[in-house]
Amino acid sequence: MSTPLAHIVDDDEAIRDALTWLFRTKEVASAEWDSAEEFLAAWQPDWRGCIVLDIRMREMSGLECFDVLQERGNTLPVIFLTGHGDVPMAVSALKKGAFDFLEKPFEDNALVDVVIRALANDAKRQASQATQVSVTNHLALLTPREQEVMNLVLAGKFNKVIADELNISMRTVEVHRARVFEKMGVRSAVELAQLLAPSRDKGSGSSGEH
Amino acid sequence: MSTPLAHIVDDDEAIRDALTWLFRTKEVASAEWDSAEEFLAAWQPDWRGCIVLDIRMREMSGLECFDVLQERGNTLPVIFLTGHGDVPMAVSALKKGAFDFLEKPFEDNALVDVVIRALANDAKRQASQATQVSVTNHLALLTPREQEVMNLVLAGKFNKVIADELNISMRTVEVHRARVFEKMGVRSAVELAQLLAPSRDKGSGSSGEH
DNA sequence: GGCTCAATTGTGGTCATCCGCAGTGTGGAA
DNA sequence: TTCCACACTGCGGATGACCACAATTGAGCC
Repeated sequence: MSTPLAHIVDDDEAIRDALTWLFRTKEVASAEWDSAEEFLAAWQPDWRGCIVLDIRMREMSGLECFDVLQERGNTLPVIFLTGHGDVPMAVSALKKGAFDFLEKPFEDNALVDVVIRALANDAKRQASQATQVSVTNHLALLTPREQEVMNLVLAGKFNKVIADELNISMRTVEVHRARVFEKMGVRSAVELAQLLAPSRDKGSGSSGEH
Repeated sequence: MSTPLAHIVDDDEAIRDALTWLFRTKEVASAEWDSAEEFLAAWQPDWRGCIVLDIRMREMSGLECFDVLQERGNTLPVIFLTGHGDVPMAVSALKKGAFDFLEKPFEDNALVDVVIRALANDAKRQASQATQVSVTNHLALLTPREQEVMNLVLAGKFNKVIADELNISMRTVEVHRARVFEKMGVRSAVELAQLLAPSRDKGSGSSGEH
């Protein structure tokens, strides 16, 4: 598990140093990358924190870097910095999920505020996703038959009906049911339903709404 | 129930007419408003569709109008049009929840595409919220005591325990419990938990994440 | 061939839920 | 005052859920 870092991606060393210094004075841990390529090569999906991304860089631009990150399933908030951004660029970036878009020159405090909000945002997202992952792991412990029974239990059916649908005895259903509760760490069907309710999507898996 | 309309809010009659004509050729129903004030005076929370909002107008600006709408709980997607927008303005609008931000001059087709996406977006949001509203309405039918019992049932507690906590008899709990199921249109605690799971927020009620 | 694990089933009993029947008390609306 | 919604209660029975004890079968593994 990595500590949350504000990743500064900029090919201008003077700016990187200034930002690093700025963040350090505000007690925000940061890391420096002098190109999008270098950053992308190092990037890991389990990194925490946020990304401060300059748009104009010598090789790959910040926008291209952002696209690659999104394809790879990045969840870190991305804050764009730009010297001469135009409106369509900013709109496009935000609609694609960027966290913020700042034009130079910006106030130091403004950037720090945004970064701190981004870090908080990521921490919250991370926390809410942790329980989700835990649930998925527990779910993986269930045998196929147990999952089958669990789904029917969650459909609100009686053991008798479940037994009938699966062509097994009621007693067997009871055993599976008990094992499901045990493995999932709950004590009743109600708790199970609440545990699984937020993670039960049957629709499309697309993330953006634009 | 109102039909979905693209509300054009602009004090320039020539532009309104052009947009109305444009939308009509694309079979998008629209309405015209020649000032933010007039639109706000007419606005109703149950309107469906989207809002095409010019930023620079004689009296109240589009941005101010947007703020008022957000305060009133507007859910319609808002598409900003502007002649000379700057990046901070666009970023601020989008972060506050605007659907899109277009600079003039824009392609007719680009605007129509955005409007159509906005209409689809609203329709989807509307549909998913309809069931939510239904649940809330059913919830409102419950007497205070019934809601109390329901919450304890959802906490996975036995009737016996609930009776104890409320200092009433088990039989009374059973009666309330049965009424809850009846009024909510479910047949078991599991169904109730699933029905209410997505709408159970205990945290802050803020809408934006920025 | 033993070993483990998943899946299966039965018996008998305890506890919880659900429900009909029957009744009391209170406060507000007609 | 009469009527009604709400909350409350007891009894007894039917049904469902849960559990300890006990056991069989088949698949995969050392």
